[in-house]
This record gives sequence, C-alpha cells and structure tokens, in this order.
Amino acid sequence: MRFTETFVPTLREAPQDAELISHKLMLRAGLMRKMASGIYSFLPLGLRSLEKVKKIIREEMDKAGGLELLFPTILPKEIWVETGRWDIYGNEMFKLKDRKGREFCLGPTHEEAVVDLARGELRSYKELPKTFYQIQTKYRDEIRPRFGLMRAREFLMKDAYSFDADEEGLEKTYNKIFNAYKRIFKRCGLTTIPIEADSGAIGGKVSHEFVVISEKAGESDFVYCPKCGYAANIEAAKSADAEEENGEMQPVEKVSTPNAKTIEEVSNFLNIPKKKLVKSLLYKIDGEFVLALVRGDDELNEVKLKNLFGGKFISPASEEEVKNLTGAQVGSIGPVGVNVKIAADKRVSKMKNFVTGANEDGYHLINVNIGRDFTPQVVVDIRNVKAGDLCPKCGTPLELHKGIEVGQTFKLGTVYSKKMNAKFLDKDGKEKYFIMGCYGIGVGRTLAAVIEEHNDKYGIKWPVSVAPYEVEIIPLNMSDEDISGTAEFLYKDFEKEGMEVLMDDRNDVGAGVKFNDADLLGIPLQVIIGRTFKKDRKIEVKDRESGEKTLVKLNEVKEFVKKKITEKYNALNE
RNA sequence: CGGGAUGUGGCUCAGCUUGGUAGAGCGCUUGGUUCGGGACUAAGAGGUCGUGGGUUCAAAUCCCACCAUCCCGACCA
Repeated sequence: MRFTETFVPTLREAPQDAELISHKLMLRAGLMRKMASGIYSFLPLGLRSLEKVKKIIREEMDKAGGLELLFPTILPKEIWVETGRWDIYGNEMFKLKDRKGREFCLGPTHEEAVVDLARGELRSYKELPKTFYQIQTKYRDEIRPRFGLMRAREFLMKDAYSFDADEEGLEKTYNKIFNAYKRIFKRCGLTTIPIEADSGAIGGKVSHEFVVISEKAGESDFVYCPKCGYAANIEAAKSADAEEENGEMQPVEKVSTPNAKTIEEVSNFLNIPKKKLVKSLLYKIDGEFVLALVRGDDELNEVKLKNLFGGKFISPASEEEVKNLTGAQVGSIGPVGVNVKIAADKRVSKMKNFVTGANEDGYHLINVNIGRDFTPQVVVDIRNVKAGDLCPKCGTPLELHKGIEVGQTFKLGTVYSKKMNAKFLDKDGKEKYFIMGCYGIGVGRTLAAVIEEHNDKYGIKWPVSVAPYEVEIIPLNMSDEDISGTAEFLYKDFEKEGMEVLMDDRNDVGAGVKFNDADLLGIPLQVIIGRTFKKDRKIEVKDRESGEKTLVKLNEVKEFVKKKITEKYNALNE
C-alpha cells in the first residue's frame, strides 16, 4: 500500500482526553478515532491490526474444535427474562423497543442466545460435545468507559460456548480452549498469566482470567506467588491461614470511646494495635442483612461476601438501617447482642480478646471472644489478600499486581441450561441438562494491551503478527529519481513476494517527518533509501523493535527482509 | 451515581481575575527553495468561544440551568 493512497492521519500531539499510552498511540498513529465516549471508529491501519488478531483467534479456535457462527446483535427481552438477567444486567444493557413496543437489547454477551439455539437443535449425546464461537460487537453501557479500547461501550469480543454431556467432557473442552488461549495471546506477542478468578455475574464455578501485567493500565487486581506461580484475582485469592492466638479469655468490658469511630481512631484512643480490633460492617445482600467481621487491619472483599450467600446484589446498609438494626451509628456497631446473620472472616476466628463496637454510640467492648460473647453463622474467607500475605500453596510472601484482563474462561456447568430448560437425551435414555463452558476474549482490548506492552517514547513497536504491515519502505527523497525508482522497484518486488508492505511515497514531507511517522506507526521493519544508497548503493534496514540498523546491498534486501520477518513470526510461534 | 476537572479554528493551548478588537504554535491551501530525524519562505483559507437563558449600552469573560468529555471510586471482555 502506498502512503499517499491510504489514510493514515497521524497526530503530532495526542488529543487531550487520552490518558493511557496505548490510547494515545492508537489515536496518534491514526488507527482509530472516537465517535462518542467509549465508542470508536477503526481507521484502515487499525482495522488491519484488528483483523489480524481476529485471524489468529479464528485459527486457534478452529484448531481447538470451535465452530464459528454469528448471533444477532439485537436480542429479544424474553430469553433474558428466563435467566433473570434482564434485571441483573439492568442499566448495563442498551435496551430498545421496536415500533410495536416489543423490547430488545443490544447483546452484552450471548449465553442466552446460544442456549436458546442449543435447546432447539441439540437433542442427543451423540451430537456432543459442541463448541460454538463468534466474533461480534458487544454492547455494554459501562458505568464509566475509559482508557480508549480498554473499557469501551461498544467492543469486539470473541465469545465461545461449549456444550458437553458430562463433567469430564467439560474438563476436556475447557482445557482445550485454555490452551488455545495461551497460544492466541502468545502469537499476538502478549505475555499473559492465567489467574484463578471469580465467576462474577456470568455464574458458574471454575474460572480463569488471562491477564497482562500492567500496573498502569491494569484494572484487575491479582495476587501472584513468585515461587510456585499461584496467581488469582483479588476476588478469588486465598492466603495461608493466620496463626491461632493463645491466652486466657478475659472478661468483657465496656469502655468509653468518645468520637473514636474509625479503626484508626479507636486503635489510637485505646492504644491497642489495629490487628486486635474487629471491623464490623453491615451489608445488605439481596435485601437481607449480614454483619461482616474482618480484622482491623484487613479489608472486606464484597464479592467474596456476596458469593458466600449466593447473592446477586450487595451494598453497604444505609446509616438509617444500621441505626435501626443495631441501635448505634456506623463506627460503634459490633457483633455482640445483635439479631443479624454474622459472617466472620477466618482470621477473626483465630483472635482472642479483641475489640468491637458496643452497639452504643461512643462505646466499644474489649476482650470480646467468639463462642462466648457471640457466635457467627459462618466463618469464611471474606478479606482482601494483601501483598506480603503468605501463599496458600507454598507459604512464600505474595505479590500484588494489576493486570489487563484480555480473556476469561468459565466452567458454567448447568447454570444456564437449567434456567432455560436446555436438555439432551443421554446414553442411558434419560434427559440431562447440558454441561456448559463459556470463554471470552476482548479483541480490541487485546490490541490495546499489545500496544501497552510494545511501545517506546517514539511510538508503537508492533509484534509482526498483528502489525498493520510487515515492512515499510521509506524513500527519503521522492524527487530524486534514483531513490524513488529504487523504492518503486523494491515495493513491487516485495509485494510480488507476498509481503505486506507500506511505502511512504509522500513527496511533500521531509525526512524527519517520515522517520518520526515510521517510528510512531511501528511497522516492524523499515527499509530506508536515502543517503547511504546515494553514497554506496546500500540500503538501510532498521528493526523497529531492537533499533538495530543493517546496511544491505540492493540485490540482497528482499532476502534479508524476508528472513527477518520469518524470524519474527517464529519467535512468536515457538 | 458520588468526588474532581475541562469545554475557544482540525490538534495543543493562551485570552476570563479587572466585560468593549478572538489570538499563538502546529496542521491545511497556493507558489518558490529544500530533502537522513517533525525544514525555509511568501501569500491565503478556516472560529455559532459546548448549548440555552439571564445581568449589562456591551459577554469567550459575570450569574443560572443543561449537555458533553476526561480523571478518581462502585461495574466488567
């Protein structure tokens, strides 16, 4: 492709509303433009890269036994009502009505759609397993779109859904897709870590997220064990248990703690370390109240708490509700003598003689003990793991990182097939629910993550597999016929060879602009025709990734470039 | 939705405190000179100052409302 014939509106400065490096570079390199908040247009170069990611995904999904199909974007309300997600997704969905008033939504995901298809078409175990996938535009009216393609409201997603006859089948399918995911991201040049995850709103049991470590652009907090490799999303992360405290139980005492409400204040006022206090938090889960207890120096993880009760909605109780239920204000509430369900963190259960609110404004209780003074209904892990906590598998201190979630896999089991009554006839002649899995990859986000991982202060450094072009020819002076003629020759020769080549044939810009644009665009190899060529017929080939420059004779350029490209592909495939 | 900020040619921004003419750099158009790291030169084009209302002889500037965008939090590929 000739530069003058395509459309690459590069920007010298990044538009102000871009924050992330990848977002800035995508705008500056002319890959995309914003249409509205969280809604983007792809321009020719951006589209080429996007298509390459899609192609890699297709190849690996097909290899893993996936069957591509395409569901509609517009989905009828009815199937969502069946699973209850019309309300659960709620405001996240873009909803619309047709002229007759029938309600629809723009699909935020397609579990309902596939199950609806499967229950009508798959009837026998003989037709299983089946894995369907599509690459399609999804719509989620995000509370807060941000970071360009990282969190968009309209985005491309590859979503796959598997149907198996039994758990062993699902296990096999899950592993196949899991491995396909590893290869997909590897081929895109991404360094991903599969982490154990919570299954969230989608439902199900086992789930993994594929994350790219990025402290800046990452939105997913996860723990990582540098020794054994244990990795888990903060919502699913475990840590080794705390040690049982010993000592005799002391008699409970009510002490006055005027104006001391936060853990910090109470700890200072009583001169007792935070880890000897217990934080009491009143929550409302699907309309029911739960008092959650965590150690004073810990933080509650709402998702863990919610999952514990199989809840759908969770929110802290209002000040008024707190007052009504405990008789005290937030800051003075505690587990002793209240008539609510109590969920204590495992660490709290190891504590002796601790401090809690007294359910009376301005007072706390000291020397409180579980079993004697109150009994929690459940004792479970509901705290956030912190950096330095010990790995649950090998005892090494854990690291805390942020990552970009580029993909997620779930073992759904029968959550959806039951709700939508999707059954098949098994070997034994009995009707059974499909055992399902679902698997997503954010295509645009993957592209953004690639740029996030491969850039320098000059611009993008595309891995060859997803670069818009493999090589860029840069004739520095188009009015010099020796140079432009040579460029033209190489351009045609490269194309004939099947290489994807871009030639910066602009006549009206100086060498500086061409160099800067080339570095910004990040095509892996630059073939520079200018001074060195005029002097001794040598062409300079620059590797954008390493910055390495090699002078090559004209008649050897093609082979040299070809070899470099092959090497680059091989490095991503190994 | 809570907190913070911004809105002025295509892009980055100044002007607003103290009301009176809309500005700069980059980009764009035309001609000429240049041609290895965002060149030089001459002449040009281009703006409802986010929208609506108010105050005033007069509003980009002061007041009110709304909208949009971005950042921090709750949600998620």
